[in-house]
Amino acid sequence: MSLISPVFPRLLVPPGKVLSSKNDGVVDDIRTTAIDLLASLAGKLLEESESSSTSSTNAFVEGKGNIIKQEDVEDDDVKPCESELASKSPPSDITSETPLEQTRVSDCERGLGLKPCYKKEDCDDITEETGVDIEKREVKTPPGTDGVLNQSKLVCRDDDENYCKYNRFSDRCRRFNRPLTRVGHRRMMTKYGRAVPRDTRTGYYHVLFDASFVASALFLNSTCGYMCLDGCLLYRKRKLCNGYNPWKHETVQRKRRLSDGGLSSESVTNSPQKGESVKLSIKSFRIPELFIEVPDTATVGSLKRTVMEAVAALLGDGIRIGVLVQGKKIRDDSNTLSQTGLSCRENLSNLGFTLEPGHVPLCSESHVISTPTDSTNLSERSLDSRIPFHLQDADHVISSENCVENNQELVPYQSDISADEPSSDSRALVLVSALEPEALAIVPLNEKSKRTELSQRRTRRPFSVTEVEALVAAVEELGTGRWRDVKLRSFDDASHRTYVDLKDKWKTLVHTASISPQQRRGEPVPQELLDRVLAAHRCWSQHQLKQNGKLQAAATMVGSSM
DNA sequence: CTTAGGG
DNA sequence: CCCTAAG
Repeated sequence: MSLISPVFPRLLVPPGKVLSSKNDGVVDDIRTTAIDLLASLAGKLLEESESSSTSSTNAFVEGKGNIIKQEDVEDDDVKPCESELASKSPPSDITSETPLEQTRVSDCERGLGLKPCYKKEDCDDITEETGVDIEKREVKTPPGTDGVLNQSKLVCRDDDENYCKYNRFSDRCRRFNRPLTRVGHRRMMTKYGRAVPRDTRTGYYHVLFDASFVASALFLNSTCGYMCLDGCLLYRKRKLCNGYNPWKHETVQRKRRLSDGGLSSESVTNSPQKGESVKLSIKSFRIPELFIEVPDTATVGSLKRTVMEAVAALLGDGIRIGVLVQGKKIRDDSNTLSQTGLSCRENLSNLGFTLEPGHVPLCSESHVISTPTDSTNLSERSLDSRIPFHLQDADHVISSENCVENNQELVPYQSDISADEPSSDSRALVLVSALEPEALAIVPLNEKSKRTELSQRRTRRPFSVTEVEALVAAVEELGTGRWRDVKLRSFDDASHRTYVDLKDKWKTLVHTASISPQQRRGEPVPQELLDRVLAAHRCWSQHQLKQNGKLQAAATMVGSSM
């Protein structure tokens, strides 16, 4: 048995010793063996990285201080209803156009059946808005989903590439500085906008840590289980807890995806005892992604250390092995394999394994991960880390890939896992259903990550119904020309949705709503929503016309009077 | 940086 | 989603 990875030293264990083939001992053996190896590895890594892992500064704290200091009053987003409150010290930048705004608001909101709100809410803790809120349309979260809609704000902890660069920051600030208003937040964004680009393609050193740990290769049957563990979460949470300072490294420049290295395996034949021996091979462990931040001035050596720390943090928290049969997790360790239905080849093809966080990070910070999902999307489940227990279920499932024929080399799946389809997007703590074997089928060898070289196009992420709902609600209120505001209002926490994305989505929504249902593709959007889309679209475009007309009229007036 | 619009 | 022009 060997452990090989591009990053880690090769660990070899005499094949004969590794696993006994007692039916009821196989799983345990796999577990202990793997864990032992990984544990020793972790120990080594921790040891090696000890000296370099304590260098975090408190720049983050400093950053926070700045933010607080700068939290002076700043007029911010002007919402329709706000302009209706002209008497109440209207935001400066809207003052001059208040009449227009009023008209616009009234028209459109009437058209949309939205009532302006005249009362000032105590928004201290409820919303980070500017304190005046129009009555918000209740946004319902589909039953059974974990999508969180906070007011009309979509709280999206959907893990994504931006999480580390943006959400983490805002998370902390928000949690610890509750009173921070959106103003402060905006400041933060502004302040750090450059240092921490929101665009996924230019943000962080994004190390796709495809280190393929070849954990073991046993038995003849060649049933391959891919083990995936979300290292990212552990890493992040840990760092968060430890006061890791993401802002220490400010000049993050480029995202790098390091693809996995080699992969190999060795076969081990076991002497059967009574019953039939179970033979399977676990091809690799995969850590989907680790997010790492380093300044572009960092040395290669420090990059290495950073990666090391990340891995150490990941492994240092301990790992457990889960066993899946036909996609269902087998929790009862006492049953024999045959009792579990694993005795013949066919059965084994249904076997899979998972790497799971060994223990829950101490960090109690809530909602590090909560993914708004649609109830129909089985491939995603959100987890509420407030209930740490859930972490155990947050394992990355892997597919029980059946490499059917003996020791056949793993099929290089179109495994650009992070490539195109959402189902193949390996995200932190997003559980990929084992029913979708190819979902996380990892790429062994040859499959050089295409994305490494080709364009770094972002992975496609279809909007969920929940998101569409939030978008529609926001546009109803804000109109179709204020995407930045829409973003801030309803997708502030969904860092992977840029305002351009929202604008584009709206564009397609309008189109979708305009075509016949038969021509629509993808996850169906409730007709009710599409109706609202059209209504809002009409309303706001009409308003735009009016406004233009008025402006023109005003312009001619001015012109003629001169 | 934001918007708007074509690709 | 991407890219770009324009403000």
